[in-house]
Amino acid sequence: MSNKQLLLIDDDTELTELLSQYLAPQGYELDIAHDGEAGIAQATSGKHYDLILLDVMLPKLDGFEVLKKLRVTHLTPILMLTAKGDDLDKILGLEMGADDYLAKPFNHRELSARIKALVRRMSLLPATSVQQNLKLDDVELSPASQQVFCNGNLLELTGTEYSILHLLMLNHGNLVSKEEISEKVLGRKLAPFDRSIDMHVSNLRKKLAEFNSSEKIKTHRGAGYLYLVEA
Amino acid sequence: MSNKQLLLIDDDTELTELLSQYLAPQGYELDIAHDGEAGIAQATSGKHYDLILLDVMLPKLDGFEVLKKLRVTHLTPILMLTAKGDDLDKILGLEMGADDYLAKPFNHRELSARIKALVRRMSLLPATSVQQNLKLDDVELSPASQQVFCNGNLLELTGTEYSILHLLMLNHGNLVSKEEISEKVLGRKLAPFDRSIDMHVSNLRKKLAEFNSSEKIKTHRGAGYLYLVEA
DNA sequence: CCTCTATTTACAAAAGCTTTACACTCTCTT
DNA sequence: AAGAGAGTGTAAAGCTTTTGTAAATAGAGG
Repeated sequence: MSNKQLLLIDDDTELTELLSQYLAPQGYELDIAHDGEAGIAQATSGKHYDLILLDVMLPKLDGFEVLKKLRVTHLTPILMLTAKGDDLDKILGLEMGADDYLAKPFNHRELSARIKALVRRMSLLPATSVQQNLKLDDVELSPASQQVFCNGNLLELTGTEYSILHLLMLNHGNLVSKEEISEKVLGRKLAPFDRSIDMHVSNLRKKLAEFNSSEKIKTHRGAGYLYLVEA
Repeated sequence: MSNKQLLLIDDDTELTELLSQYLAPQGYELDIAHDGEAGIAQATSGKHYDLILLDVMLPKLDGFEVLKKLRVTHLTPILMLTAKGDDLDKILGLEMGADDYLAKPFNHRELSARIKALVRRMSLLPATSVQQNLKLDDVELSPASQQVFCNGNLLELTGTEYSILHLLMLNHGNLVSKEEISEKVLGRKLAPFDRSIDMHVSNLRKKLAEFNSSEKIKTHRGAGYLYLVEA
């Protein structure tokens, strides 16, 4: 699995630099915002963050304000950092929706351990499959399970066959060149005399034909393949 | 919402008494164990706990030992308490799987805020991931007691087998890659030529097959495993 | 030392991808 | 209109990678 994405919102450039270097080798990628507004902008930019590290003392918008605004729309775990060791601050932050609270100056290893604990806990969430099924006429393809159904029958496709069908169905009504198929599905440039794609398409047609009368994949000689949809 | 169930493992009767009275009006029901062994017994009794408060200094079995044992089988959030304010202790506890760590003497309101934050965060996870039983066709998995029944027969699964089955069942109908299994269940990146997962799946299938005719775990060559549910 | 698990090793088997071979088709050329 | 040449369909063979699983090994816990 890929690295964990963190967002650090803190105006202390020395600290952000330090943490960035400290956390990188542990498998974290750190984005940095130096004030509250920039922090919110980044957090709501659409990029997914596994965890947000939020300083309390911030220019423009303080940490509590940022926390309050973010919590309206985002459930990303938030670990707050503060210069003050004030208990009331901690309590307030946690009550307002922060997941953890660490007072500066902190032991780097403790921060790292707390980040790890939070990310670990969150990773228990089942991988949300936001991908929805792709259905054209009587063929339905499910990216989540990598299964394809034709008139309700499960097709036993290989990985490559599935990928080619997926690509063609995504581009239904449009011509897809062999070059494109080769690069996107097989991950290599199409070489002269390479017949692999032809073979996969042939097998795919054979399997589709078991449960389907009409020919879905049309050949455009010298150009590529086309997935047909009924008018 | 009904009251939250907490388990407090601490030998200081004065403190347990005090906390019990302090937390009750806030909607928490507190069970108490006064030593490590009793704590484990209670935690694994089958009763569901939303959170476990665990002291480090304990008779019979210290807090770290209890943590280690519980984490083999249970994902219940654990907040550790310690008399020592030692950073290393905190780090160790968090690395070993605790979710939070608070040094004694603590501000009661901070404890309450941290409990609240953890419970709040856990309630965002799908209930099935840590508490509710998960039943798919003739296989039923109980997270609280760590048991799996197949057509009413108890399966003798190892911890790892249980975790893999749990992960697959949580994601039933979705492909789960070996990388994900390795990271979530074994806690390490999948190395090339690592056959551990294959072995666990193989054993799991063998045990499931004892009481079950249909194959539940389908291999998607080069992609991962898929837990099947009947249409 | 014994037991229970997890991991590694080793090898067989299976599955999938590519290549080969040849028939066929389309298009362009003469 | 026939022939040449390139592109395509597909069966079959060959090769590689991945998987299943038994057995050996390593390790933790008692």
